[in-house]
Amino acid sequence: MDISRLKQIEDYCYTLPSDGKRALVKLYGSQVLLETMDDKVLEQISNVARLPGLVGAAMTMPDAHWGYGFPIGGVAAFDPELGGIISAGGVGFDISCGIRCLRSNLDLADIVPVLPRLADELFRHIPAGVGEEGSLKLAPRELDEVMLGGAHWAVEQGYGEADDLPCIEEHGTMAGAVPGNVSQLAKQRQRGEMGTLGSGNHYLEVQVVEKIYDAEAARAFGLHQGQVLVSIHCGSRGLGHQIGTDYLVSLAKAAQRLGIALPDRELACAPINSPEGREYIGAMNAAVNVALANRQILAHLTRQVFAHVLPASRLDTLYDVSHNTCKAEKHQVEGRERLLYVHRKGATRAFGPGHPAIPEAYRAVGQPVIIGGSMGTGSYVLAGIKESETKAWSSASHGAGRAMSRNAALKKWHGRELIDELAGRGILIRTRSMRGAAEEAPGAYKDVDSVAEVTEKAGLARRVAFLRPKACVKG
DNA sequence: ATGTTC
Repeated sequence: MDISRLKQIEDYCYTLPSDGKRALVKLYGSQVLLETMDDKVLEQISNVARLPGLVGAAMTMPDAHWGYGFPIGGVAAFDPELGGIISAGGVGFDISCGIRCLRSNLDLADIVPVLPRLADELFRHIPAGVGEEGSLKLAPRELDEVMLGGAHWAVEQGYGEADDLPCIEEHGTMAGAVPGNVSQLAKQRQRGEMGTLGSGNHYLEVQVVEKIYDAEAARAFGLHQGQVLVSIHCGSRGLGHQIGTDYLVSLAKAAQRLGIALPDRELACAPINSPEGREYIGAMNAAVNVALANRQILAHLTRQVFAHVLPASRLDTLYDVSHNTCKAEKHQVEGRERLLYVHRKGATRAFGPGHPAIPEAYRAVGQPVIIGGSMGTGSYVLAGIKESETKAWSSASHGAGRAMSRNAALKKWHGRELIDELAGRGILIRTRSMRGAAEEAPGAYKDVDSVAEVTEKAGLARRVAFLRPKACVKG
């Protein structure tokens, strides 16, 4: 990106001032991250700033990259009372894609002797890959229950523990889901896909806490150096994708009917207070619950594998965060509390200390924020901070963020060589897809260390721990 | 992300 058009307003924040046709655009990042960022990010977030009812600035996080309509790493809040809109492209096709992080009672030395077997067993028992189905086959009525109950439904069915629920965003169940707004095709696609990882950048990773940045927050999160963690990155699979596809059409028609000028047809949207907008929100919330249930089932499968390979192990939920959502939240705007619909696409909610939505055990230090790194590099646990509320509606980065397209990565790397090289560095990858491995080459992503550092320096969240991968199941 | 090209 050519940053000469931008004006630096803070150490790690640049703006494209309004031209009268759109609201303010704010890009959080370092000079290096922004210079290497795709031009499309600026174009896309400028388009978002032209949508009706936007409050404050349209923003991008330090890990932003080109997405469908909205950039991935985009944050934008809309006020329904000002004609504010909801956009399927602002949520993302993988609705409620997110990360479940489990902390164990094991240290690195406990897993080293069994690591290859652990990786093999996880690969065998965690369904992963395109179209891969799990052992569950749900009848339509059962799927309706999943869409209403989320992780609660999964716990009731015997997947995982009730203790997991307080440490899941929305305590495991998203309110406002309307299964009737979800098409038969979306439901049909999901029937066999509960408890599956999916493909692309989704993964299940065994990690070790390598560095602690903030001792107090680490203590509150139950983290210590050398500790083994498991992170599960996945979303709402075929159902979420089909809802995105279905509502793109319906929202585009609504925009046309209501005369909303779309700077890009990929920004199809409708007012929050319109029949189409409301209908999408009901369907989206149903997909959020499917994702929460999916990660709950996968956590259960992970525990079963650990219990088999390492019988003395225990895995507790540290936190479960979504990074593809639009949520109705109360925020202070010019001294007045307003209900805003905050789109976070490839961005994590990051409430600061004291927020009532944070689990009690963590409330004093802030919401756990998880930045999932690329295959083989590393991930970060951060904590939400007060400052982020005024800067970015309490949002932070979600991952390393792609630096290169999948096609470009395919030309540059070979899956087999990459996996062998990682194995040489003590990181075991298990996947059915060599093509997928090449697309996910660590070199195709931004430097996750800079993303985490800049996220902290920009005042979006503060670093708590760095996690080094040891074994990874890829879709 | 995705029954990997509407």
